Amino acid sequence: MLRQLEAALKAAGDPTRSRILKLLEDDGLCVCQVQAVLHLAPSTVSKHLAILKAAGLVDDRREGRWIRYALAGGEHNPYARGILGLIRRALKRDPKIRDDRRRLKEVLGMPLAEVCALGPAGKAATTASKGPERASRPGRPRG
Amino acid sequence: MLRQLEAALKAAGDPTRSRILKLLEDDGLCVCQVQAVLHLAPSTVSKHLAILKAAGLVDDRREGRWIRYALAGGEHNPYARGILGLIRRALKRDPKIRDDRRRLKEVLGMPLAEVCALGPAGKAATTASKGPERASRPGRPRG
DNA sequence: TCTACACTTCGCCATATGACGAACTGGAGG
DNA sequence: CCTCCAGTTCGTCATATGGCGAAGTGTAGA
Repeated sequence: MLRQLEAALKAAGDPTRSRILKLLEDDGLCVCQVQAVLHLAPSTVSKHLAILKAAGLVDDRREGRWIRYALAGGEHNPYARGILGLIRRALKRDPKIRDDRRRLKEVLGMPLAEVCALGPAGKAATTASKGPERASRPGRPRG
Repeated sequence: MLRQLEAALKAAGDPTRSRILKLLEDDGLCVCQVQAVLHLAPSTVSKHLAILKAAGLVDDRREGRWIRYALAGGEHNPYARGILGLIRRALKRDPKIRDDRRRLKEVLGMPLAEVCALGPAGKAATTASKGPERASRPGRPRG
């Protein structure tokens, strides 16, 4: 019990991970989308998501060749709902979170394949650069 | 904002500190009382309380020669109330927390001066050993 | 079966954290 | 002024954490 609470609070207590949780509020995202918003190495994002998953704050689900991460319903950790609720209510006006949200909008406007090709620093551009081509899959992985 | 949330979650996310927060639920305590319950060095307890204070989860107040720590009202950190509420609801059945509560009861039954003389390992005894003598101050620091 | 690629795991590094004992601080009381 | 002592601060240590790139895994598709 103490262990579960500790895991959940520690998971949410890292600034990168609370940013991720905020990104996931509206919709599930795959690793490369998170990566494109946060400008971090894929291994780093993957690790953070694994920590969030281990803490029961996030669920993952394979979807084609992507894996979609989404906020958990609280089945695996009794404290998840409380903490996620707290995070949801928090940081609404935080400048960094607002920036993330803006970048997320741009990312959601691009085809997934293109997002994944961006690399950790978002090299291609802030807005979509390759323009016309649409991925064979829908823009984002949805059930 | 992100910083405050991070501070509060990290402060509460350490198992020793969440134990301390649980100890403070009913009443304010001084360092040596916490020390007596947790069996930790005074410097360690002091540091943890300083972290909790910096995170806005705890207030301190000089009271005679002791300093009384108590849960904060949330004036210094907008996320304090939420997190403290979460902690309060949590861990009610946790065995370690129950143990702490039991030890706390014993400690509250002893005169403060005796508690402070116990040392980090609670050398004197589990129950009060010196018996009769009562401290000049009340058993615990109260307003 | 082979390639492509989204993601994970591993090894490494720099920094942060939690524990302790020793030394310091400052209020209470002689 | 001096002593006592609860509490803090400092220095040190072992371990945990967060970041990266390189290598490994497993699925989709040619």
